[in-house]
Amino acid sequence: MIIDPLVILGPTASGKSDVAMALADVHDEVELVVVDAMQVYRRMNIGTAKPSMADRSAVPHHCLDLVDATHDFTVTDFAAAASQSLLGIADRHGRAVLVAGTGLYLRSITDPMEVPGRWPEVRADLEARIDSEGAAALHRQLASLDLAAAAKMEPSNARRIVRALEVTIGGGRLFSSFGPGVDTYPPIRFDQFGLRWPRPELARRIADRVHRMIETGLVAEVEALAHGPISRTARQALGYKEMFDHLDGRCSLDAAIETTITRTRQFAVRQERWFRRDPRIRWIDIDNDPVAEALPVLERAWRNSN
RNA sequence: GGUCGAGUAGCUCAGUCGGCAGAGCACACGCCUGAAAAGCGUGGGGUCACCGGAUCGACGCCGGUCUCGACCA
Repeated sequence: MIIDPLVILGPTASGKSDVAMALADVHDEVELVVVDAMQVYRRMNIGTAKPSMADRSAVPHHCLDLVDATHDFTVTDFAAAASQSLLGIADRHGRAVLVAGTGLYLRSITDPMEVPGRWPEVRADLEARIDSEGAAALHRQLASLDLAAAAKMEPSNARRIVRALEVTIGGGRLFSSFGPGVDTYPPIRFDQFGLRWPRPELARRIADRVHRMIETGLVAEVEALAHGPISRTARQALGYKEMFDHLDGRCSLDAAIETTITRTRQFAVRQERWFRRDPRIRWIDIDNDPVAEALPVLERAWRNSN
């Protein structure tokens, strides 16, 4: 029999990894599936707050270090890797616990989506037109081809408009015909728990963590990456792009640190906003100790589902 | 003590000739199916340091007070 996976989610620095490790301590069959868009890259460890090798040898971790930082990585790649991991865990009669910070990646597992293909030559043409005609013109074209898709995005959101047109023109099938979209939340067999902090407290934890990353060698890690090529998707990781700016002489180290903290805080809010739309998530309010406060709730859910 | 400069949104600062108080960032809220730690949108915020004066009308002009900075002594 397959036991429903448990999901522990929350913004960055909310302590979800600690909670997951604590749960795994109690239950030997737990295997963790990390749902994180940046921890998939090798050679990016400190800045992504990747679990330590000690934790990884104590408890099986999946979906870490999937590609080198020179490679692009997308939702589709993640969905494929994660579903393989889940199948493997089921075969071993383990129990999957998803530790999730990237909302879209999590949805690709909980609500498997049909992601349309890619048409690079169509896209290149559209991107050229964005520069010459502007996003609004392409939005009008999208509205004439696929009104439902156009209605879902701002006329100024060039990136999403290009993507929708790429699919509709290149694939010959309306972008909006690929599933209901991310704002539909049907019943699922995943038990989702969210860690929720008061904003000021989480902000403090984020600042502390960034400073700790610097103390444990983030600058050297980024310097090593900067020696070679790095993919478009990997280079935009928080803490890295700011350090690249510093290493290129565009800002002081202190400025890079402050920018990283601010942007990480904003990212955490964006994560909250994404997750709180999902009515299927049960929220655990944390105000001091994530493990002590969340573990009892998860233990109750664990017993009920067995 | 003297001279000069500054004081306007949480922060950094614009504000022309006296005529409805502005920007960027921050913050809040929302959207987004192959970049998602990415991308896009919305808007809540003001004792214009303080007191007085002239004026139909002052952030602006006049007088005074306070605070900060630079220089002089």
